[in-house]
Amino acid sequence: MTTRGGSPTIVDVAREAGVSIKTVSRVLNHEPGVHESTRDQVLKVVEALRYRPKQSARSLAGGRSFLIGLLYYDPSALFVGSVQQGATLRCRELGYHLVVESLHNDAPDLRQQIDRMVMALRPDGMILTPPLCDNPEVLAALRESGTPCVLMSPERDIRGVPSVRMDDVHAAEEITNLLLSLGHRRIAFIKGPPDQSASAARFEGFTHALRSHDVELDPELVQPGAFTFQSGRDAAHQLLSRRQRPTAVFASNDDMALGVLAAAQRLGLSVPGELSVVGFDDSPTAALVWPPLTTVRQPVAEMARTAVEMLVFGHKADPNAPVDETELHKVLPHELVVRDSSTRAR
Amino acid sequence: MTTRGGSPTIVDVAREAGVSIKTVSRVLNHEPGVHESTRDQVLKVVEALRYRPKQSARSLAGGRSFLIGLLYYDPSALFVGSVQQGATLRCRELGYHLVVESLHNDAPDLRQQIDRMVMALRPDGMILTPPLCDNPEVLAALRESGTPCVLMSPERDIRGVPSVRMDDVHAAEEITNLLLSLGHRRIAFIKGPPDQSASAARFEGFTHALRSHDVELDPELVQPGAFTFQSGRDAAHQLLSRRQRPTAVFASNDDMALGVLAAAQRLGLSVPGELSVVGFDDSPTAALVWPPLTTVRQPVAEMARTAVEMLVFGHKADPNAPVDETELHKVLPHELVVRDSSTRAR
DNA sequence: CTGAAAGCGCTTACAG
DNA sequence: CTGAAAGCGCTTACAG
Repeated sequence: MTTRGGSPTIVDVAREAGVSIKTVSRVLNHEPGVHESTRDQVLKVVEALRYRPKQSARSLAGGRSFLIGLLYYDPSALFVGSVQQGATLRCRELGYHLVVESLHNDAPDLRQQIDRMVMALRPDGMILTPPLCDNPEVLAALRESGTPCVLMSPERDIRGVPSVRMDDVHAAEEITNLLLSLGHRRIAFIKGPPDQSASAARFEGFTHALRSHDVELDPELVQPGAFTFQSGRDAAHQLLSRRQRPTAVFASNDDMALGVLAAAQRLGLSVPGELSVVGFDDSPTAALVWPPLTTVRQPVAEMARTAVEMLVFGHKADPNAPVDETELHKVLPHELVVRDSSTRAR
Repeated sequence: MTTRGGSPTIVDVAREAGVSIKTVSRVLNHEPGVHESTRDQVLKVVEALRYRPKQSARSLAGGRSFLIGLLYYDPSALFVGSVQQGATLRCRELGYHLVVESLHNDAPDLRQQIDRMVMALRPDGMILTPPLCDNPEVLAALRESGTPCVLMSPERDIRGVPSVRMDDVHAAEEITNLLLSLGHRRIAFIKGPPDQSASAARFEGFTHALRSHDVELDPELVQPGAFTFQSGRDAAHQLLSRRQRPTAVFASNDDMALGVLAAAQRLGLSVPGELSVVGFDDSPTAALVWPPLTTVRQPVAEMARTAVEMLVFGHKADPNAPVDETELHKVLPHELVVRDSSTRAR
């Protein structure tokens, strides 16, 4: 026996391997300057004893917690689920762990809640999802505590603060181009809520595509929306009861596109026969409804993986090195998902 | 200044308050036997210095990590989202933090993944969601590591292992009773997949309700399903094309009920006019579709809160005290959510 | 390439 | 009711 009860410690490994604990520590942390035979011997003992360094001891001595925090607001959002999925997997690969905290964006004690978590856990980094990543109070609390952050799809980038996002403008342009290439000219657009920057970005992509194809935008075909099923259905009712109906609708997210589908069905309009419908997000239901929805897939899990990497590898070099702002704000490629809800205009 | 840079430690507080660090520790851990004036003085200094004990130090010295682990499999499941929401809030209230880990139920290195997390973090407890809570390998790994667990809605309870659930049989019985009280007699049932115990439980509640109302069960009205939209639609197509249609359908989860709604719409059957439809789960879309779905709400967040409490307060008394099995397996009250998809039979 | 010492910031016995 | 000492299990300088 190498230890009286309990799990093995670094001392057990050192004794068994006939080296000092410092050498064991070196091997475990992949530090250079250890003879290969020594390293092998240590690793063999580590394996035999099933030794794993204790996070609390490493953290206390080394100042790194191997913890990444994920702050989020809306628990029902699929976005958060995907973020978490990507982040938790990448963390595991890198020997980190993910601590999650659900906050209210407008809680009076938001500041305190963040402080408590940061002071107690000392996470090595924090991932912020919308709308928390756009909340000045949250950002200030984290900055003051010196906790590195990565913002996921923030409204706008902040100088010096790392972020990951996709290109909403481009994606919206692409999906509009798809409709245009299918011969659609009367294309309606259902906007998102004005307080989300994605709304404006997607609309910009839409208008840009129209313009570059010399298609004039009919203001009557642009409807406000709120990124909800309900608002999509309502907007569609407006659009589809016009004397001159659109041949296609671009709902700027999937929930609204599903609302459009429901409205069309209720009005007896066949999709895509009489109306093409496209969405944005590639929500799980987008593939399940009838007809399956043409949409844009956000690389959310990949964005989260990238966020973890930025936090883990971020400040490796000297902190006074000039930061490259382009390296700080990553844009990940999206994907056009073409399904049955879009077809050639007749 | 009480400290050269960095954040304040227990030593700073002790010095400032004119007591020993042991006394500060006592106050912070709500230990009895501290004079009120001393306590007040310490708390005042704690407040002034904005002192928060460091988790890694507490963990290393005290053997408690103040971390609760949440192991889950399906990231898209709304269930997990609600679990997390409830757990993270209750953890905060109790001074704990939630570490999440997404696992594959059939990963070859599942065992290792769990061991690594447990050995590194030493969480004070672990919450397991389906299907992981029914995986013998997972349970064995955790038992051997001595990590207390709470199972959320496991297939079946295990002696000595705490669990939280709702009463599926009862809930299914209640919602069937609702249909019966509305005058329905030809009630169809769409089952869940046989490998999930909830499937059998809900069917049992259904048949029990029929029997106690002396309504004979027509085997033709029972269809298999897979808890998916698709399977619900398919089953409904079968059921609704019979020469003698049912007047109501009980789909044993909401996703399938949505499929029934879609099938009815396609067949030109009005719901609830010509067909009542009820589901189970109260998924977010259940309230958004037309007509809004009558269903059963699982108290998922509450179940998670209870799970956290069981872990935090669980082993307070001496561990050799006789465990009360009834106390170990909690059943939380569900809620019948009556909306517009169910109405009187005509 | 390797190690002995000090220390991270708390809690756990143990005294008084 | 309060405190001095030891120790949890690692890593960080610092030597050699």
